[in-house]
Amino acid sequence: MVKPQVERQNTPSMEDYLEAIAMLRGEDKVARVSQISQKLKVKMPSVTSALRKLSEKELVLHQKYGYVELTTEGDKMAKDIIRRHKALSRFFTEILDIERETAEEDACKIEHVISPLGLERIIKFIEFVEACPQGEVNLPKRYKHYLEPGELPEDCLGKGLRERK
Amino acid sequence: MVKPQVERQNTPSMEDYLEAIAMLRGEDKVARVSQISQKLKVKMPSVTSALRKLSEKELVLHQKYGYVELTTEGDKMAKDIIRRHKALSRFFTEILDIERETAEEDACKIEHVISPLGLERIIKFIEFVEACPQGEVNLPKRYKHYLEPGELPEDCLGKGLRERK
DNA sequence: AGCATTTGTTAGTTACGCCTAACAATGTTA
DNA sequence: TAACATTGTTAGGCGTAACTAACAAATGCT
Repeated sequence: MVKPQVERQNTPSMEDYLEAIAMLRGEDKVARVSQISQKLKVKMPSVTSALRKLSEKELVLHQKYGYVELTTEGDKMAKDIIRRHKALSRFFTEILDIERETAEEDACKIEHVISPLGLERIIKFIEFVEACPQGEVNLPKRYKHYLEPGELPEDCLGKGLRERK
Repeated sequence: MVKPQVERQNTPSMEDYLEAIAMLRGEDKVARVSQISQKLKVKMPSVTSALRKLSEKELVLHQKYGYVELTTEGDKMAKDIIRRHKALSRFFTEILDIERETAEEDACKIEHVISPLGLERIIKFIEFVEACPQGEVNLPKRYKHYLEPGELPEDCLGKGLRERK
């Protein structure tokens, strides 16, 4: 992998752990090693060692054989990761019309590497598209029409690509 | 990092090397270890060891102290990576209005992790937006207007988000 | 309470991908 | 062509992050 020019404070892996813990704390009540292991499809020893690192960074609280809590700092980070994830996932499903599962997978990977600006612009873009349908039929629907029957909408004033049937 | 459910044939790092070699072969005439090293901001020994791996996989031809060639297979892969890169880079610059450098960085990272479907949909989306301006002012310009003065275009029929000044 | 199952930990291994230091080949030029 | 600079390689090390095997604690059941 190419060396990041600005050292990331947390690796994608660590972010996945934080995210998983936060999500479990939402769904169930407590996060346990076994749960995290299942959610991330990783064996338990991997979780134990990740938790040790996150503890050292004061992002989680975890004592042996106990359950896992996020510190204030860890929770803040987790919330941000989830925010990124949700934005990307919405973009893929709502704008690009990709089915949930693939959208989730892509979001899961991209959330760790996209720049803050890239993310903000995607959020703004969703906002914009939803706020501004531009005609009776909104952009996602029009785009879907382009994907599906493969035709441009009639009220489309564009030149170029007209010949593509 | 989360274990990929389907084992990727090449790692992001290997893809970066293939991409760099193909790009050098375009720009200059021959790809040398030093050039690859510079382009990827990695020391030369890292390049040597990467080339060994790529040679084993029959993706590059490289004999000691010689320059580097792509095999037919390697070239095919490289071309696909570059295709992904270009699509993403266009999306970030032309649709999301992100400056070249950040767009390139994001493209560089995302190209390795996005799903084939995600990529195709982004390509289609660019196509669609360019083919279908929807009004005198095309979508990117309208979006930019939303970003810049922070206002929705006048001809926007949307509800919601109206109150955001 | 006692034993079994589940859950979690430690220890040790592997692979990747970068690094530095040292050495070797190549190329340049006096 | 001999000396020097550049380029490339090997060897060895480090951090991350996964894994298995073996052991230990906690839980659950009778």
